[in-house]
Amino acid sequence: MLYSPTAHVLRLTAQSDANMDRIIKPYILKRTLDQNQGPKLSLDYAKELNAQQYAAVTAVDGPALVIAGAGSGKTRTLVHRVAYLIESGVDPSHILLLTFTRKSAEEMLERVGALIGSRSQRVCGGTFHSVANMLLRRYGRVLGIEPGFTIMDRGDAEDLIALLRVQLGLNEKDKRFPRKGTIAEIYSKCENTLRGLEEVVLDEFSHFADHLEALGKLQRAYQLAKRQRQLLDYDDLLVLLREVLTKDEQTRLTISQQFRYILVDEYQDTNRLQAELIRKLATTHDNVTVVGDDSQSIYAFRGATFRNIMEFPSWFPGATIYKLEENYRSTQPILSLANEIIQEAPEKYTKHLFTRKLDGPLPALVEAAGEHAQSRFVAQKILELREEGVPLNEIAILVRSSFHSFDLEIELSRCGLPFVKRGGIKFIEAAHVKDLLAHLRVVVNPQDAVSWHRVLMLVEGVGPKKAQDLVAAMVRMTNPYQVLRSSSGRSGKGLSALADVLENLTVSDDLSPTEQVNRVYEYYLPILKDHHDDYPKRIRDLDHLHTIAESYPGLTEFLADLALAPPDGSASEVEPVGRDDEQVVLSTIHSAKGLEWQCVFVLWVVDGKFPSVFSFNSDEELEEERRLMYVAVTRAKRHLFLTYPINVYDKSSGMLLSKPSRFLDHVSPQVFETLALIEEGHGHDWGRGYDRYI
DNA sequence: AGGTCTGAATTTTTT
DNA sequence: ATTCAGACCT
Repeated sequence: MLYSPTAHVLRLTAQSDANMDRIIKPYILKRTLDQNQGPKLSLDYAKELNAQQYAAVTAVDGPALVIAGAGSGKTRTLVHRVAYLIESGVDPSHILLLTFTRKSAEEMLERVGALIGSRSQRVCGGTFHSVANMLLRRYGRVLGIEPGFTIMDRGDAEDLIALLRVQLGLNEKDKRFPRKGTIAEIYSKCENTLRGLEEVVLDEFSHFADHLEALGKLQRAYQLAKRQRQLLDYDDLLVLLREVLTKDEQTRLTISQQFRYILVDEYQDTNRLQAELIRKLATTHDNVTVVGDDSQSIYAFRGATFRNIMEFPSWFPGATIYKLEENYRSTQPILSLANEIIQEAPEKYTKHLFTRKLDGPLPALVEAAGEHAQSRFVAQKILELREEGVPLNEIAILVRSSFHSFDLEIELSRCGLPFVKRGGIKFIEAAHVKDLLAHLRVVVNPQDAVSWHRVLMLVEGVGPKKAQDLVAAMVRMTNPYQVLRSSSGRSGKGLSALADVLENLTVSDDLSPTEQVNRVYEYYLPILKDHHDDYPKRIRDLDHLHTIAESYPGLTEFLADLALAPPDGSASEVEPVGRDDEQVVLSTIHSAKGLEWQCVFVLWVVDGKFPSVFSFNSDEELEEERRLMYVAVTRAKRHLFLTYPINVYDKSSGMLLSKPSRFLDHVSPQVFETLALIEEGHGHDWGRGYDRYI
């Protein structure tokens, strides 16, 4: 049927990397047209999938591009393809599944497991960063990278940059120098978009063009400091893996032979660097299946480009393109709006989503007199929906930026509506969590200057200068603890106490991570109480950390995992998930990617907020905002409310915002209905908030 | 000289 | 809420 009679290679096994010298002869079995004579399939793929999905799942070897519209069963297709490959005789350990988050990799593999059983466990799945981490620990030696290297998260990278900036004396200039966060952003952009510093600065940070020279100097210092200390930031994981694949022919072949089938999810959100990695990983076979939706590319700020998905066919000549256009999520009225919004985009793979769910309420565009009126509308409507039987966890409120929901959060609490917030401050980024982890890190990697600095600054009487001197001395010595003890002055006592704790952890390496967390915790607790008035809440976070540590055999694994896959949930809401775990979801649109709800509210659909004024200058950024709107709208299954407050003064631009998002300008009027909010009676007291609207 | 404290200025989205 | 510079204290 959909088979082409291309030869299909059955793998005669190659278990591990130890086999690289052994000669493995492929024996080619011709693929037959009759499925009955092929490998025994336990699943009836044709029945479980629609025709488009089936074609993509059973695609033969070679590059394939699957354009999967929103809600078209993208994950389902990917999961079935993995299952299909395994059932066709591909060794699971030869399959590499790259996803956007580690969580989605886990979920997918779990679903594969549900289809075909435990064989799925040997599939290698994860994010680009986690796979790079794994490969570098094994093959990094060819570049002088020890397997015990430390991964720096964004915060660590910023701290190191700040440190070097002071050392180079760059902060005493009269002109304003970019802050550490901005500098890290610039450097990251360079790596991820494969552009030089000058190009990036002139292009996107032209107001800092004066500092180009200084930024270059600092960048070189940063690179050097990382290499010397065995520190890798997120970008290094990818950059260095590429270097391994480029410089070491043998390793490239070994790895490419290891992963003979590569599947990539969310391809529209990959950057140039990642595209190159895939190109190199697949050098020996071109068995690459990428899945994505160019209309949902929303990570350009992080260096991603939807050009990757547009240009895939030229990177992998002969690629077959499959399109999934049947939407299983939303009703037709919602899809009609979504289709009209994206229709205006100048560049895209043309596709037209359709659904069999023809009936449903029209999406509503709601004008509110101000931010608070908007909040009251949402809260009131949610109460109504709950009355109608919509469970709270089927309701989501999406915003462009996380602070857009501040006012609403207050209103929801006031109405007694429970909610969870996704995509705020991460657990792992909380200062106290980082403090505790820093202690563990110096134990694993005594070269880790950034963590040392953090640890030392917590000791009473130690400031930037002393910390720096100590770190410099410790890196030279074989026994860092000796340095701490021999330090004189006011901080002497604190430093030797620190040395005692850390040395204990180092010497007795048979301790479990849990026990090690415990010891540091005891030492750190007084410091925590001293620094933060709200320490009881923070203690709960540390307990959480303690629990996480239980599932790890060693510190190295624990720390690496934590840097790459931060547990979600913000620091403070540790709450034992209310009586019934029904909670409204409050989320940024970015962290709502791939999710769906019965009912979705999109807040601040006002021109100037969404699209934000920052994007007005460039067409590219505006188009990104449009796609973001498309993503937001297509999260809804049945109910959709777009709300916009009017007469809002925007400080940053000095504009009065009063018009709905420009993305709705060309949408036909019959596609949505318009609601105007009217106060019950003549109530001026908005604070009360139980007035009626129509 | 170096550490600590205060006050002023700045905020999109995040693996 | 966080970062950074400058004043003030040891």
